[in-house]
Amino acid sequence: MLTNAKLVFNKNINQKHTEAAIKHAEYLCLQKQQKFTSLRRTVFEILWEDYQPLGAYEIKQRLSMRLGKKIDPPTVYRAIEFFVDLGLANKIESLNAYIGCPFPSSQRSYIFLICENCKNVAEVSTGSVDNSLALIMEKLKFKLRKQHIEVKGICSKCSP
Amino acid sequence: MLTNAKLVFNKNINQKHTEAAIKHAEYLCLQKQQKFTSLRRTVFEILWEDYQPLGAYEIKQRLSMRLGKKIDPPTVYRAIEFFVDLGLANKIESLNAYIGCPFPSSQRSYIFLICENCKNVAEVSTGSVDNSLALIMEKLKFKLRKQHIEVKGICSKCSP
DNA sequence: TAGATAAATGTTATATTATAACAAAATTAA
DNA sequence: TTAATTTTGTTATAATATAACATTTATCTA
Repeated sequence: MLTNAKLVFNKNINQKHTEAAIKHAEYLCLQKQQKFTSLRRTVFEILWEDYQPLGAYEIKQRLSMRLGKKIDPPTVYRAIEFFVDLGLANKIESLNAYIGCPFPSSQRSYIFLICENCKNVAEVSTGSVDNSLALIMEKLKFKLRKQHIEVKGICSKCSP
Repeated sequence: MLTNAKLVFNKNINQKHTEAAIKHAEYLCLQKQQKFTSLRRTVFEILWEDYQPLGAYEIKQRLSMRLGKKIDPPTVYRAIEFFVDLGLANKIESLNAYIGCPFPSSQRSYIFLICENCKNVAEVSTGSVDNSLALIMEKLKFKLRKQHIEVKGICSKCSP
């Protein structure tokens, strides 16, 4: 969990972050009277293990490996939904993929930067875009519940 | 086509807009040496006929009705891809749906406002969010190619 | 214009993503 | 410790999307 960071690359995520994320998830579940079951914990660990967007069926496969048994799609989708609802994971719509949320307690929203070359995804938490959006929503009297901002292009490492 | 408008609701789209959009599509195709074939024209008309996001299979069904014959998925997906590539249509990722682009010649990008109550989608073209985003991209040396901004909530008509 | 080339469309099959519906097990409450 | 609730298991299938190849149509070139 990276409460202060504004930018998150998967390269910078390590075991410590994962452990902190799990701790935070446990805490949040306690607080919201939700159960951080063994199955959910395993899915959560998978979401963080290399901190890249994973498709549901990729998660399914990894879960199956870890537990040594066949896992069916609903099992995976239910766990994902659980975390997305709690704000502990996000769906990247344009990839049909899921990723752990590195700023779970932030009020800010996220921008996903998707590199079309190396396929890496970075996540930015920013106030300025949020403010611009909020202003527009206010003008239009649109009650914002959730926003998805995904940008595609070439990351700094892939462009000379 | 609404070159100056900043906000587009489906209610405000009428036959004239559709005709203008078709004219513009014809022109752009000519310019880019692409063919605005009969099939593509029909798909384009469908995308504009009630100016709401349509799933590929909904388009398939309408196309089938219009042409009085069975249409297979690739036919639809190819036409959609053609228009998306030309910037004449957009995919709304969080809905797996497609919609005609009302600002085809604008350099700006679009924000889709999706009402979770009435399911209507409005489209906003705005500079301020773009500028904020551009600033962030510059800082991160990320070469932006395409952005998807989709917000979900309750529109003004649905909230008292 | 005839034949060659390229582009668009048709067709079949299948991959990928996601959910509905109901059963069994585990947890929590009464 | 039974009843109620929640979670997980299971089966089946829905919804979205693409690969691969065949045919047709349009365009180019000799």
